Amino acid sequence: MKILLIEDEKKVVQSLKQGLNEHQIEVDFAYDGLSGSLLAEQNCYDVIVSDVIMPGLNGFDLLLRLRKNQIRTPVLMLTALGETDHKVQGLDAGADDYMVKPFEFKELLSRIRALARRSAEGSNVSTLSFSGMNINLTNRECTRDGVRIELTPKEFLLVEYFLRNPYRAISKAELAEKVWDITFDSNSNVVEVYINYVRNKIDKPFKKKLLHTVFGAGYILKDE
Amino acid sequence: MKILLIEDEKKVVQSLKQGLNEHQIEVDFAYDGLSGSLLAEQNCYDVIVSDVIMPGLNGFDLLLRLRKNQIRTPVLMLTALGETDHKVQGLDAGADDYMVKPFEFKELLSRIRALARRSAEGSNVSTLSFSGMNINLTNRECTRDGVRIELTPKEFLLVEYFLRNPYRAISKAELAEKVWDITFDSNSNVVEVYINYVRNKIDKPFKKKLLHTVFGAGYILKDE
DNA sequence: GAATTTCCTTAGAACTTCTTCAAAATCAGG
DNA sequence: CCTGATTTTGAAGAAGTTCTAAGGAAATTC
Repeated sequence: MKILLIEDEKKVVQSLKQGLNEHQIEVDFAYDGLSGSLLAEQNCYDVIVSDVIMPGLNGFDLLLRLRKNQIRTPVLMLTALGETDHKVQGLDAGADDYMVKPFEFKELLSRIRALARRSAEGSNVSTLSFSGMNINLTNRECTRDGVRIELTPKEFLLVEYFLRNPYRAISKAELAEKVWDITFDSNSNVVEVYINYVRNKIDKPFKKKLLHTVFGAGYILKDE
Repeated sequence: MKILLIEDEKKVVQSLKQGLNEHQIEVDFAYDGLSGSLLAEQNCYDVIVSDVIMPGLNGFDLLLRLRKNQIRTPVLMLTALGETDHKVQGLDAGADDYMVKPFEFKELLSRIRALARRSAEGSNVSTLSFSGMNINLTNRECTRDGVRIELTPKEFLLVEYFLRNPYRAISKAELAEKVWDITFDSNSNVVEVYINYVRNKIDKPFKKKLLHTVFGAGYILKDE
């Protein structure tokens, strides 16, 4: 497998390249959007990983240019903390996945593999699933047992976070940080309220509940 | 590394066990599917190696049962020559790899290692175990001999502390400090009360007691 | 073997955390 | 800048957890 990494911080590039190499993934790289897009047009990569903020051509422009040139290689966007709006923008522009920095290397690896697998299988839609429930990152649709469920943007992000972390108790602080991008202050109950919204849509109408409370520790997505 | 080997031919079990031991791999084993699945539910193995054809529960049923019980230990299926359909069936049922008998010992070894490596980097479930008792720090579940036990947050912390310090007498002062984060004042009997709660849940329903009193010195987690 | 200390057990009071509702604030599109 | 959708806040009530306090049991000491 061979990927293209576009990122202006040279230290980051070096360490990611080394880490990926150790897992049998070849890495080409570029330090700015323009050279990145040229490489992407001349080579055939399994996945492109690109920063959003870069000198010259930024991540979104890069993406638009690639798609305009009929290059449909899956793109994983890297956005810094505090730029969560970029998630939505990026996916709208046609990114297949995104990650918020700082991230765990392990997670990057598994997302790269997921994207490569999907595009190898022929389907170029990015979806996450769990026990009959699906969300489509490309068109932002959500279904459970085939039934269409409408989610608002925040609800979607929350559901997405759970689907990416099934069978793991997730604290409210973590949700506040990862989904809302705020440092959790215990006076706010946004998280609780949204858990309630999401439950009303994805659990209430169905027999099997998926989103469970772990008292004192947060919430967990699991069947059983 | 510790694996579970399920196979009804005792000679095969013995020779594989010996060979694996020589390569620093601990081996638990069972001669039929049912005992195998019980062992798998009560312990935490890196890999499970299972024959397909067995008395009672066969390899596929075993696999289905494990997955239903949220046990995602990678499974390597052994199928005899002339049963190639089993490959497909096995992989469909959720096996992670298979081998056709007869095979080279060297190959088995390398596949076991590959599975262990893959699952180690993919999932970050951390569990602590002691004598048939397990707690999973990721989903905050606790089991003993496969039986699910519900613990409140404080109980969980207490149990966790004992599992991290088995075979050591731990004073009440230490527990107060490490679990409750308070400087122990001898008028309070919280620790005693919680020891009682925990014993009711993890020891009372079982024959073998694990949490013992060391008079004048605290408590100790040990079997025997 | 009585007194003393340490440990066990229980119930419920005090406290925290979770759920839910409704209203206020914010945002986005016409 | 009006409107409807979305997000956030606040507050009340329910559910679940933690701790205190007190009486009884067990071990130890004298």
